[in-house]
Amino acid sequence: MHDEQPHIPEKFLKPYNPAESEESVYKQWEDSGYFNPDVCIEKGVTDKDAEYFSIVLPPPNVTGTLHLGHALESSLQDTFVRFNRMLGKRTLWIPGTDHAAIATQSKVEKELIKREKKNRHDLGREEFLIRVQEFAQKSHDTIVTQIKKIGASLDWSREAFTLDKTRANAVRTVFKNMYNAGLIYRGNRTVNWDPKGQTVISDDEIVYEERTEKFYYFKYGPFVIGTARPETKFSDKYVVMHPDDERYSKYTHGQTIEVEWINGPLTATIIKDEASDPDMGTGVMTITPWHSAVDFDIAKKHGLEMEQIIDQYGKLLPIAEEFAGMKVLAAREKIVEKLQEKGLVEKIDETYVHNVPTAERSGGLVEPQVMRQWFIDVNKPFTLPHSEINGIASGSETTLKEIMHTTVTSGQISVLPERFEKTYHHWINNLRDWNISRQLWYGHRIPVWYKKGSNEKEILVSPDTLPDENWEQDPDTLDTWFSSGLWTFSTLGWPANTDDLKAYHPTSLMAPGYEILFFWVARMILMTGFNLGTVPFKTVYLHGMLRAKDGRKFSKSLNNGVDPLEIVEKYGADALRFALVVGVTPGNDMKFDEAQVNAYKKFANKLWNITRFILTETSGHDHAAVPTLTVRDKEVLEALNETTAFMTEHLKKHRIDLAADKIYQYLWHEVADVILEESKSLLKDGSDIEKISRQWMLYEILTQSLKILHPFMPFITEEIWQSLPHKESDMLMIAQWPSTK
RNA sequence: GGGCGAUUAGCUCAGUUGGUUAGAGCACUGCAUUUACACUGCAGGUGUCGGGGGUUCGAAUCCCUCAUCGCCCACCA
Repeated sequence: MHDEQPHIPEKFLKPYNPAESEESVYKQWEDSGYFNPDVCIEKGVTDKDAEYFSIVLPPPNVTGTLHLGHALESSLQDTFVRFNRMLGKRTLWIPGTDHAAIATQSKVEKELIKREKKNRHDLGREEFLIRVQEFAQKSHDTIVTQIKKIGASLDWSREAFTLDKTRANAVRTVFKNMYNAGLIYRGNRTVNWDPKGQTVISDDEIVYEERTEKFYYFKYGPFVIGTARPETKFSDKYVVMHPDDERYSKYTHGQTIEVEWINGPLTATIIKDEASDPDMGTGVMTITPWHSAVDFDIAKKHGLEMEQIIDQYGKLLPIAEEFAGMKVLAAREKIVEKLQEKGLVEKIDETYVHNVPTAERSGGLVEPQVMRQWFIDVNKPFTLPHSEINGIASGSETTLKEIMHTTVTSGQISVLPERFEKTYHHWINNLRDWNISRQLWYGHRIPVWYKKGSNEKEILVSPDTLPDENWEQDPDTLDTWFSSGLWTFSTLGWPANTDDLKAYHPTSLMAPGYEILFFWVARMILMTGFNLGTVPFKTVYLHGMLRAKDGRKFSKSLNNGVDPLEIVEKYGADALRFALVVGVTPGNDMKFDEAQVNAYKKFANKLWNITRFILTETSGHDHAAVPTLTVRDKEVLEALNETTAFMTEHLKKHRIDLAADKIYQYLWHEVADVILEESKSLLKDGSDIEKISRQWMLYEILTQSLKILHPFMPFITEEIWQSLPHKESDMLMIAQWPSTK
């Protein structure tokens, strides 16, 4: 008899349980090989001449585990990737991790001190590196597991690591090319020395900390000078004033005067220079070229002497006489005491608020030092032999700064949101030569060898390994951003001219957080411009930061971190993805609220039950035969297509949040609340024509909705898809995005 | 010191080029129902759209100004 319950898969009779299906669904995807575009072409899923869509995953640091911010980033990218794959594009998303030299090394060092009370020197370079690699491997494995849990459709067969062999080759090749072009040089310049981490760091690795300190005014001969750092002042023997400052017109440039100073009398020389601001304090300053970049420039300009006052451990050198060997801050008070005794203190401002430079990773107080380090010259003109950059012709002369500016101003790279272009250009304008050497052990060793006994005069720059025993490699390593700057093309096999490189570069989209615009995005543009004469990506989507519900940052010290896996377990990956993506707009921070995730878990269940209803009501119907649709069903079809069109449009415009909200509204409040409700009576009491029309329509709604929801909620949609009696493909992930004419 | 962003319902946020009675989710209140779905349905309500001024037939939207919060940049000796 026909009164029996129609047969639908049993799982639909109970609520949707993500834990039961997510793992097996991901495994099916992986086993299918469809994450790899080559497989898609091979199996006829993708046309080999199809337009490409490529993303390289911003490589997470191998410093531990991923947090919710990474989940946001993965969800965001995966949604775009799945959308484009369904559009029929040759779609490649490359996974990888970053060795993150300084971050990883300092993490391991801290652990080492804590657990074994040893520092890296106790272990020695070789042993220490083994420890770091072990740690990195463990982090890597955790990270990969986490990324898979989110459902990211990455092509794992192409996985890369910034410190693996292929990437090392790319790094050395770039170094050599830039060295030969004269852009990489070794020189004595003011650098940021971190006495705690015992390495130099770049300007971008400095975090300014606001502190209230004392500001001192000292009598210096006939002048009064101000300083917050008396401990640097021992050998200040140049007095600088503006040439047009009438107060000091009686002094002439080069004139010497005798002054009584910290450790006795001193011959000071008058320097007239525009660098001195007449409106600042007394308009007179003394300079400490060794420990200040500005002072260094003045000294260089006038050919003045420079002396080091503070050593690499932050202690005063013998030049400080009785204060020698003292730590900087301890010496400060004592020096002021002495000056007070000598009657040289004019006044002390007790509440001077200023920004103190500290090292991002170690927290050490950064001391400017003149040191011999490796740099990339960002202003030096060079010839770009081959250029695909709009506005820079092949064979023409350009600079790295120009490349960074032009690629963005020409629109070849579009930045989302656009407002970040302004800060980007501003940063470039103020950019100084990039200090790329680090006194760290973990990282790419600088590919430079010095001939033993040659006093470092004979240099060999080579992408290969050690030539012979007569040569010694530079002990330093490269800034971690040097290798990540190559990421879009090193992951594709460069410097070899691989098929991948030809097929997928420039990449289509890059989706990092805005906080690494300078660190990374700008460096990728620089590196790609120089090495390939093109751009690394066409669009940069800068997502905002994910914050805790109270608006504060997620951080270790606040102990308010949320483990993405816990959330996945509790609500399912789809719910988490949806919650993250529905609130994300380019450049704006968002707050994470677990209640939202729960709401989307309910949404997943709603879909589950919509499916149950539709499968029950359409049991046995043949979807291939399109019936004559009723007027009402034509309307319903129209609304479905409108929804699809809206989503297509907004996904193309990167308004993922609006697209997500749309499908939510549609499925819940239109399909479930209206269409399903009216179907109940219609399917019971309607005419055969009405019934057949509606059955066809319901099934159509289900299949099309699954498709357009799939990029957002890949697991449940795939799970349902595979239970459908009629479907165009075995897997939803390779089904065709519905077209709406 | 320079720059940027935010300010819309109790909370989290949409609101596309200025155009009807300003929208969602969560939370809340009332009612209903054993139903495709209790991970449910229906109903309900609150907004001087941060303040002030201006442009306009019309402003949450454009301009000016102020305020609060947040972020980024910077070599005040």
